[in-house]
Amino acid sequence: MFTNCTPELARLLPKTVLMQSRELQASKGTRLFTTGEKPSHMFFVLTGEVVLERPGSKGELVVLQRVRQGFIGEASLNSERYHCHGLVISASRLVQIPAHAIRAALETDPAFAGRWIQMLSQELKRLRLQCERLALPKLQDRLLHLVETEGDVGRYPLGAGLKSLSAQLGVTHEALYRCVALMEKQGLIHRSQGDLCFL
Amino acid sequence: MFTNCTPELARLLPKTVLMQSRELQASKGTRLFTTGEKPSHMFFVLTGEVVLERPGSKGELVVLQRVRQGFIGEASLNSERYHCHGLVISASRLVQIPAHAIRAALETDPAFAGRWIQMLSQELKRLRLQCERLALPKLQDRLLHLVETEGDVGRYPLGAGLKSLSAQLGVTHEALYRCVALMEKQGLIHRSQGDLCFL
DNA sequence: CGTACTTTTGAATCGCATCAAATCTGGTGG
DNA sequence: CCACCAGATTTGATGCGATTCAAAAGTACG
Repeated sequence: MFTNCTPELARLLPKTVLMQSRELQASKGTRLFTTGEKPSHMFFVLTGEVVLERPGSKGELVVLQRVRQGFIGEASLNSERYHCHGLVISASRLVQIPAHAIRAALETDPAFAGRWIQMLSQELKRLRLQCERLALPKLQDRLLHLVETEGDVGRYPLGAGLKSLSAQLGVTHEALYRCVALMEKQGLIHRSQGDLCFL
Repeated sequence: MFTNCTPELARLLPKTVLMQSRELQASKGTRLFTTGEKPSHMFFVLTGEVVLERPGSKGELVVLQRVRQGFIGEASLNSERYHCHGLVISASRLVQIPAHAIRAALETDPAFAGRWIQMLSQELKRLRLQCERLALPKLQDRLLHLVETEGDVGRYPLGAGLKSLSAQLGVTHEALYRCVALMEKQGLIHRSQGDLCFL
């Protein structure tokens, strides 16, 4: 059992599950899980940054999901094997939850199952928006779309830097640096304390 | 109640829900639902093709999801309002299921809730792959990725034509036509009876 | 038969990928 | 505390691939 939990997680998980969970610290570079492994634990990110990545056809890594707060790889709860890696890219506080505890609770606690469905549905909508974003032809439009849909009143936290963001936006980091620099010169945005601020 | 059902749907839904559902035919151009509406029914596509689309910033429509078989807009089951349109783009057979029937069954039937979670999880993984695909810089790689991940032994059904596919791949239809034409000339693929066949 | 839409090809332009290199940064060990 | 190193950031030059605008041909449907 662990003590310091976010309200979100406490509202989502039943007590029986929380009691079997534990908090852990992970430093940058830690592999939470690897392709091919059987999912034994689910991970909830409290602070920091974790990515889900998959080796592309030429060995390069593609970022599938980027989480600063929330579950990572939750779709693999009932999977036989992970189809991607879970990598910590900036020092993070995590909650580690036994997968079997969640599966057991889902079968016996209908209210929890409902909340889990709710969470998956939200993630689905977020991903549909991400697809919409990636379909935009110009990078500047993708950035604006990102802030409209995921930002907080015109602010978007950069987390582990622009480089990890560039993968999520489907462009090279050079292109993103240039795009941000141009938009700053045009007075459309500015950066302050690790946030992108739009005006 | 309706009669002709796919095994998939019969396995997923409890009898009580199936009894409240009905089959319907929808012709091309039919709006199943519209942005802002409260979701009263869920739709399962038996045959044909339905897309989920959202009006972009300049009024153009972006395709969020394309379904030839399966649920459309299932993430909105518990939403207050749709955040996108459901449009039939080629004559389809659908099953219309009252949303309240599904919600009620999810609360009382844990096994059904488990199957619903399984379905959402699968959709999540599919969408993550779609994001990965859209992040590929070249259209040809996106096409190959599409067949690797969604195709059936090197065959991918085009359904309502290349145009609706181009939106899903995040390119203009001209680009897709040219890419396909080039790959046919190179002997990489060929088209037969509405399928893309890779060699 | 006409109308609307898809498919197809062409030409010009533009944005991003790519390769290269320099600078900055945080963190490590001496 | 400082030298050093790995990785992130930034800028430059060049080429390719997709967008854009345009127009023609094919196709489905009333």
